[in-house]
Amino acid sequence: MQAPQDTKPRWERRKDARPQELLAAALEQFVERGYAATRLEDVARRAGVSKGTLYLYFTNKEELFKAVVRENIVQAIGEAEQDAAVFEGHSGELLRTILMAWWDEICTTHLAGITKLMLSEGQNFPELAKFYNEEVVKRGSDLITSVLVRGIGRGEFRAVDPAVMTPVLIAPVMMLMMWTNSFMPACEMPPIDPHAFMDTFIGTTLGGLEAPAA
Amino acid sequence: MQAPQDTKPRWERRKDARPQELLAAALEQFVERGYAATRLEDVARRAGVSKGTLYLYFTNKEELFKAVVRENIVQAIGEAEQDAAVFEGHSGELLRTILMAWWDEICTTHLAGITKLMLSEGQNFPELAKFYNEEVVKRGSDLITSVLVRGIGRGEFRAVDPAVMTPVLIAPVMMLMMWTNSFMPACEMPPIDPHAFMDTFIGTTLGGLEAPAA
Amino acid sequence: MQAPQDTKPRWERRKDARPQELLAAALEQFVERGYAATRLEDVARRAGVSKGTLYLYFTNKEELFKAVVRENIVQAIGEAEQDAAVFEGHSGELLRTILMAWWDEICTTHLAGITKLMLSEGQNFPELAKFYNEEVVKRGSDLITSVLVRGIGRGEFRAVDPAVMTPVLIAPVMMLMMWTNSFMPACEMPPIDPHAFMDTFIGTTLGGLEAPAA
Amino acid sequence: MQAPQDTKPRWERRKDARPQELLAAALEQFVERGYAATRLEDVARRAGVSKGTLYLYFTNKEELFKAVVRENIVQAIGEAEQDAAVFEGHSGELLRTILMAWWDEICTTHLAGITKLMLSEGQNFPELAKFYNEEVVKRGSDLITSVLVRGIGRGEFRAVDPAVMTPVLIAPVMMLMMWTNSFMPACEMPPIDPHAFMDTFIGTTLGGLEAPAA
DNA sequence: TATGAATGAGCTTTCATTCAT
DNA sequence: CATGAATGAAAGCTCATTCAT
Repeated sequence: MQAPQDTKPRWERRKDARPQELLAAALEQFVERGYAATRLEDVARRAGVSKGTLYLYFTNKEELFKAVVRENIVQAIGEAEQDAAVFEGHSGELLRTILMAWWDEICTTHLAGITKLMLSEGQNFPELAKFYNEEVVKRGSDLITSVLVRGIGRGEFRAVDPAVMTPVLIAPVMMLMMWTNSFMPACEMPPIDPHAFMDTFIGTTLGGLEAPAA
Repeated sequence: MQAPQDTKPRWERRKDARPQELLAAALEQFVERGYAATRLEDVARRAGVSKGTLYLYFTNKEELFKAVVRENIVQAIGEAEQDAAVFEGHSGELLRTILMAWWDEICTTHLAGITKLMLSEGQNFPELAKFYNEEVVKRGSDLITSVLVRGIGRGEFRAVDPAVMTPVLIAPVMMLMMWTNSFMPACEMPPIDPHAFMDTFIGTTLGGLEAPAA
Repeated sequence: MQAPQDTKPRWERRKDARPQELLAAALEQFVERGYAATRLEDVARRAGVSKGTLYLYFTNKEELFKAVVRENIVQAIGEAEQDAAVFEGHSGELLRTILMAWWDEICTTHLAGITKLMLSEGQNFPELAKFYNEEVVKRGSDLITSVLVRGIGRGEFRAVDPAVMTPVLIAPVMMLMMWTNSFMPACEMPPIDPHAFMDTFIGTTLGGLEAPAA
Repeated sequence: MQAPQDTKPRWERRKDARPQELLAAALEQFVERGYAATRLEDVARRAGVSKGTLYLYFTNKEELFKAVVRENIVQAIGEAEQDAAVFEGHSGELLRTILMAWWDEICTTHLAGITKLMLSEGQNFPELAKFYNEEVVKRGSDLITSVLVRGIGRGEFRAVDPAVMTPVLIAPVMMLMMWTNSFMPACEMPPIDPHAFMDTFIGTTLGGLEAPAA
């Protein structure tokens, strides 16, 4: 019994794969050079296609960038939302899972560079900033908030104000992202052990959150 | 009783002030838009002069940027170096003074934006990165290191390795700078009280540094 | 009976011809206006393309100029070098051939204007002057010198000093080039019959060069 | 017996001398760099004045150039015209005198560079070319022609056509001017001994011109 | 008169975007 | 689908010219 899941001829599979290759090339280039400094010609060369081909798949530079974000970060948030929706255990465990997944899937990959990029250049591209806020920042925050509400509702967390608590949970991870992705050449940043950092951070925070045993 | 100290004609006073006005305008524009995205025409308009006028005072965009850094950050470091050289008290007090001055003079002003800018765009402008590292990062680090060495030599600090300790002292301030200066419009960053942060940070660190009372 | 030798689509043929068209337009413009006064926009318009198109084929103005020189003068010198290398007859005949080819291929065409241009503006563009001296002046002189050496070695020429004789051979042709190409509008230069001039010059010089019949 | 002709106070004399200093500086700069490439700022610096001062004396760059030509070349032609008008000897002697003065006063000085400049850049500045042709080329030619007419009328020259003979007399001197003033850096032009050249040229030409002794 | 700061048109060069093939 | 030649708006920089002092 072979694996029949991909019955398309090879060239059609390639056709389907093309956008992914373009997005991967774009991601790398955006992260390396920033949004404004990224030339579409470089993205194209990196993907091994011509400049014009990019425009077959993406309306313009801005849409290309949005697609990169959607295909990666937004999708990851979507999965986290799914996971959270069906999760049945303790809210603390859910929170730990979400934060760790965030770290593993975003922060340790090129995608962290996108966050840095939005922080750096967001002001110059309001349309992108708006998009990023709505699709990433807001959805991510809402997810965290919803877990807090769930935990409080189930008596697993103390009755903190979720609107205040959410940024407290987000901030350290963002800092860690910046830290591991922002460096000038030769600018010796002190090394941070990300795993230790995340462990400590999550442990401490959850400890502070948990409702006292009745 | 008039104040006759400025006997120059109004026109000449303006001429002397011109470079400062240009630098101020440039600083604001660079911080708002970043290095690459700053158009010299906008700097000029902001200063109320024409594009060509900028070139009377600065050779090119790069030199304009360097001048902004020199006139502000480098100068502040120089003053800190002076202060440190003549300081006679406890090294812990000196360290607190330097870090607090750093905060007050750089982090709370537009100048923090320059640091953010170098972190964001440094890779795209190697010449600027080199300049910044030499004139700011290295000199700043050396200053901190020298205070550590002084403290250890005088028995005021434990015998830590200054090369390791220096980035530990620098990192949190830089993070705070990024934090307070990096925001996308409408991106609700969790609020941080900078004074509380600095107090806590300095207090904790100095506590850990100080040599145990004999 | 069709002519199938060019099977490329019209569009591709155009692409291949493009650089030549640009070089031709550039040559005319450079000769008409000089190097500094030539605006790339005019070159482009003359070639029927836009400004940006030039940059698809040539890195910048300087390289465009070098390409014009290479494609025309340097190439002609190369051919003369080839001819000289395989020539088997009397050195006087070779010299006559080279000088006449110089006249026919350079002096009677727009290319003479390039020489005038280098004489006029060379001092203002040291990089171009260096290039021209190495690729044209030196190679051309060396070619003449080598023929002299050949002739002396074969006993066909008297034992003159080739280093002295070479400029004596070059000078009159350059003068003639200047003469026929340097005119202000309405500045009535006395007419010179170039063929008579070249004939007389070559005849006289060869007469003076030839070794006395043993 | 003192020389009372200059009774002005020193500063007023300076005031009168100012235009001459400016013209001298302009001449040097024009000759060194060409017309288009000459920046008025450099002329001013060379004369030790400010850029604005130039505009007190000359309407614009073009008028400055014209003034340089007028003050030097045109004036020399005027003097030659004067001399010719009162000359009483043999026309051949007059011709020799004029040509030699041309050489001594123009060709051996910076002024020869002006001729080269007009030949090189004249096409780009039609207004200047027109001026130069009317004030220099035409007047100079007319002077030579008038001497020929005089000589023929007095039976001292053969009955040549003056319109044909004039350029024959002018051409070699212009060539010599170009030759001694046009050089690319490091471009080894064959040396020409100008005095020998002029002697030979004048001698030969006069020999050919003189009417046979009856 | 003399100054030199200021101007702005004009040039080279870059790059997102289009479109004929 | 894919190409890559072509476009043209925009940005950095220069310099003849003006003008307040």
